[in-house]
Amino acid sequence: MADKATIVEVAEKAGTSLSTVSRVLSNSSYPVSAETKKRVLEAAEALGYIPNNAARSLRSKRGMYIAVIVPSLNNPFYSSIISAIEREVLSSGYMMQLYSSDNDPELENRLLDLIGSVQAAAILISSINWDEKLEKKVRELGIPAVFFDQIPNGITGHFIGFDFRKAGMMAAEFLISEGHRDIVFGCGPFDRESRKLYRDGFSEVLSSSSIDCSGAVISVENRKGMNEYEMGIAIAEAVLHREKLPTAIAVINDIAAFGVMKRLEAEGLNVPADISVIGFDDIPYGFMISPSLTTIRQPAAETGSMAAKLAIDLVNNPEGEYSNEVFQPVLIKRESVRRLR
Amino acid sequence: MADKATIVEVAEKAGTSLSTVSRVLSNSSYPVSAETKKRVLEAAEALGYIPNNAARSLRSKRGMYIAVIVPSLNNPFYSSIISAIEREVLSSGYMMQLYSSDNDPELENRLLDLIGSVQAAAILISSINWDEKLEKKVRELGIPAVFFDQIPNGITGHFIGFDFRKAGMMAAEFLISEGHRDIVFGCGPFDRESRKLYRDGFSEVLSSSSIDCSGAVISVENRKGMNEYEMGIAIAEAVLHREKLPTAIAVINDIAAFGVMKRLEAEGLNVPADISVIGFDDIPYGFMISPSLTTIRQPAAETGSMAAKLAIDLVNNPEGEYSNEVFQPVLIKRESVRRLR
DNA sequence: TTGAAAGCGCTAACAG
DNA sequence: CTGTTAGCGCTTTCAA
Repeated sequence: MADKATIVEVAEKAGTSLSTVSRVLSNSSYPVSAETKKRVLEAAEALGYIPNNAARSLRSKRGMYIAVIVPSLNNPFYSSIISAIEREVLSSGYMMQLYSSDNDPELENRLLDLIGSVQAAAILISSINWDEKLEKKVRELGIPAVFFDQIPNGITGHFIGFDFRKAGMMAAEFLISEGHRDIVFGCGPFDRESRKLYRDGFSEVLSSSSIDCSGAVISVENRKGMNEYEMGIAIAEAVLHREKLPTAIAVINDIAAFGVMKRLEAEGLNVPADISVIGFDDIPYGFMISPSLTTIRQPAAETGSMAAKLAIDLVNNPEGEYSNEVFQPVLIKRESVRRLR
Repeated sequence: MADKATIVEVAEKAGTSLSTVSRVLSNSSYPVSAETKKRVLEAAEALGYIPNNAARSLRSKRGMYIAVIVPSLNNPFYSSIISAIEREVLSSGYMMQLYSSDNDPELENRLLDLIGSVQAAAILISSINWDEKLEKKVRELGIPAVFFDQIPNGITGHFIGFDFRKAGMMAAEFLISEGHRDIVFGCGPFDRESRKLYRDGFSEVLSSSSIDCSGAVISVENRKGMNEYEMGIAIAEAVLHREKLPTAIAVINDIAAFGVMKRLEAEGLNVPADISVIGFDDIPYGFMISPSLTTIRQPAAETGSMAAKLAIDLVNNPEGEYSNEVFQPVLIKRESVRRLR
């Protein structure tokens, strides 16, 4: 086919000037007579005109991309977030660029450079490695940033967060209300604020219920390349090594909870008859497995769309106070926790 | 901070010309003396220079984006593919733009326009709606396209596919070899080539084993907004309505298989003691559930990286024959299928 | 309401 | 090996 049509050809065909065409085609608020507008639109249609986004961005110094960085693309929790972000981004006329960081600070740094080079309109990021260095980097990029999911301690910036502490409290309270006294919280390394907060909430409730906290927190180390499921296996094994089994385990996320259940079962233990398990996140697979997983819901879709909305607001209105929203946990009762006695 | 540095400033600081700077910074193969190169690199570093991708693309008429369209972002099968694509794309210096189509032809059409406007270097697409109209559209975009996963019938183009027919045969053969004679294939509407192929392979094996095929294929209709899991529920219900239960069900995908198992179980049936289930795809959750899911593996990660590699090759070498690769199914034996007698 | 003209930052001839 | 120059396609003053 012939070379792609540009506004020059559209202008010729419509019998008007470049500027007018640009004003029509870029939906500028600039006044153009209805009749001219119609001619331009028709000409564009007839030529199969497609705007050149690079030229637009270059000239207007305003990219149409929203960049998103998540730790993993394979975690359904992030899939839900990404899906919600995509919907929001697209409906606002932007496009989504997606990156996964594996929580690797060096990769995050490189990705930020990459994102800077495309003059993204905004950046959405979930990172556990946030520090002054990365913060400075983002600031230098001059691109509005919104943090979500993981909220680094002492962060100054826009963020869409979650009350992790409350989630930990809720898990502990529920287990206690179901008659459990010998409870364990199983987790990976406390290398991120969210886990510390959950643990603190969990421990606090145990303490204030006069339950012995010693040994109530199990933190398995993150062996190279270990995924969430394997982390769950490791947690279960740590639990199995104790002289006396707890009656319930709260696990840091649903996938790890799957690992815990699988490993327990391999040991001949029945969930929830012999031991109860409560997860965290509420991924869709939680109700597909048997027994279905009792868990604490963290609203992924809501987080994603809220973060995207905020980011898009920021594009048009970069000044102003830092805004933030903190979602509250919701207890999802299913089958993996049993009422004692 | 000051405005972002451009190559003009870098050139000044390095005491050389624009072109030289460009040649160094764009990794051109053009010869530049080692010493000059070093000066340029240092100047760029010192100024925190970040290339402007829009200007690059505009001038070189060559975008650095690889656009990807998948039906859904929430299906772990596609998550695996996307993850593999991202890795490949990034390591080749490109960036990934991700879109989900929900298999909606109109949306696909709009997305293609969007992708055309960014002069993407290549486009990767999984679509069940491929026809002359969309084919023409992609061709007009002038962007190399690679199809993956779903292979529309009679497609002419590059594609990374899968032997769905063989998968259906493999499922049937395995079930038969385990002593099953009363077998059902549960599926959604036959609105895509892949499902028809699986069914044909499945039926063929049944026929040639002199097994009664009548009623061996159950196709539930796709009620508005129904997801894979719900489709599985519907399949199970259709099976339960029969006067006599089959001894095994082959399901069109793993998530639907989860739905089938859940619904069967709700009826007091035990998998695999009372009835066997074999899935298709091999998503990671298959081995996390109980009983773990016997399934036919479709290599998601391999498909993704192969498709991405092909696309990137195409960018540098757009001419030449249409290339295609067809992956073979692999049987993954786990616990959900029982040997009869 | 319309048009002419000036570049956005960069790469790719072309000339030295 | 290095530098000069001409735009890529578009938006945006500025002037009419």
